[in-house]
Amino acid sequence: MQRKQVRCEDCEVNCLIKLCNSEFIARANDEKNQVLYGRRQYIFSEGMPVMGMYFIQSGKVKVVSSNIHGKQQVVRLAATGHILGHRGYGDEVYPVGALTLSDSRICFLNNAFLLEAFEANFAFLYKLMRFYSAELRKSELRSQYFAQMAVTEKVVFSLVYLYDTFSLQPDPERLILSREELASIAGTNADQVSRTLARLKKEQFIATEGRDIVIKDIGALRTKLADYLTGTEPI
Amino acid sequence: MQRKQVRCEDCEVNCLIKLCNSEFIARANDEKNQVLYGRRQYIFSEGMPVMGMYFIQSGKVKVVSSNIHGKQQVVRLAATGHILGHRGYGDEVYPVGALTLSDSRICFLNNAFLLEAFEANFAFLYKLMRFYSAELRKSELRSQYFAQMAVTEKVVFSLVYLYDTFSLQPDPERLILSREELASIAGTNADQVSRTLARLKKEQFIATEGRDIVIKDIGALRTKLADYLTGTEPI
DNA sequence: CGTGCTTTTGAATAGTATCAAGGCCGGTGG
DNA sequence: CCACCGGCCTTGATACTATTCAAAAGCACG
Repeated sequence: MQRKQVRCEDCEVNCLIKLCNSEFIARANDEKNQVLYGRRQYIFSEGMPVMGMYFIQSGKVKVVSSNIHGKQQVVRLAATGHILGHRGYGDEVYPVGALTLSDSRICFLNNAFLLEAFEANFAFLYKLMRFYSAELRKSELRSQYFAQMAVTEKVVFSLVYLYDTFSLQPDPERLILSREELASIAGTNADQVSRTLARLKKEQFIATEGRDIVIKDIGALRTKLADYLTGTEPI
Repeated sequence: MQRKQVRCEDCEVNCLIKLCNSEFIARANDEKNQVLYGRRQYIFSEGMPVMGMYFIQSGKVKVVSSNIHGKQQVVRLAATGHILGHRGYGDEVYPVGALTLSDSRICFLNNAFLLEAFEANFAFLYKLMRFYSAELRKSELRSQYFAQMAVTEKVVFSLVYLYDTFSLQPDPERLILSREELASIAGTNADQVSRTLARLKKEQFIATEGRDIVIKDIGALRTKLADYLTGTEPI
């Protein structure tokens, strides 16, 4: 445990907690556990008991689950202002793990506090319910689309998803995931990702610097997806 | 509008509304609009303004969206006790449509009433939030799996999904969807569904009677999916 | 400047979509 | 009750796409 470095009162992030009344914001500040993580560190792991929720103050995070064949799948990406571990809220243990992709500052609030906050702050709970409702609808539509996309479209979709999720981070157009990780987002294998990237590079939509991918023309990538996109408002 | 036939006080369905206090259950009974639909009738359509939520008192319903190529996609199936149109709650208009697969009794509650009920009944709103949270997690995991499944697995998955969703309905093992509709759930085309069904029939897992599909060995189908299954608790 | 890893690329293979033709089913009208 | 018609279902052939495997090249780290 370490000294708190950003007080809720001073925090500039569009955080869900700010929907609570001032009493609860003050309590959140006292009761939260704020931790600074380095790159590639676990925030929580699959199978760990669920103790509360995580709020990303800054940084990039990936949520993963190991699939049938033991391979690690990227379920979701998250960044500043998003919440984390909430999908397990109400479960015994986390069905997924979360680890940082860059230095990140993460605030934790335990279940007991959250339950009190929900009960006392209608706006907070109502917003969370509506957030889930919207995310669920998007997730369902997206998975329908995904099942019908060809590999190229799925890879392009993943690139746009990455770009959008990290658009408020420094260097949003530079992607730092491995081909394997990209493949697990796109639902294919590293070979196909590599082939697709080569084609996109030839078309000048992206460039590579070392192993990093640099997005050169996000508009053109979006055009390739056309009507598939329904937009995402991640929290 | 028609005469109310099932009063909330007498209703046996495990309905979310029952998490409200007795005052609100009584009000729900007064304010709800209960309609009996025949087979293949629209409850609401894509683009219609969202006025509230629907609760299925009895019957089978499919939720659809027209995709890129104008083809109708099945997004979700629902039956007795499930809620409907809630994924659009907070939206301007429905992003999907819903229509009955069998005679169905549907209760409607408008947004104004729901908002009051949320505010006055913590348990109701809290349960709804947790329901969405759980569904979202499942949806995300499922879409990851789906992206990696072969056609056969996807069709089997769809059959099991249908069976589970309608397990409490009369004749749950008799499926009444067309090959086209099955294909849209499985994310493939009618030809492939037909091939897969032929193979499953040869293996004695299913049978066909006319155009209906009859599930003969749900256990064997589940086994084929093995670890893909995460369970569904639809509401 | 190796060593071990990731990435890239080619070739073979397997799987899937598409197209087309024929059969089956269910509804309609004689 | 039967014949007919239109739509749905089935199934084969074909073309295309994706996966797998293997080998070589590239990158990062000591």
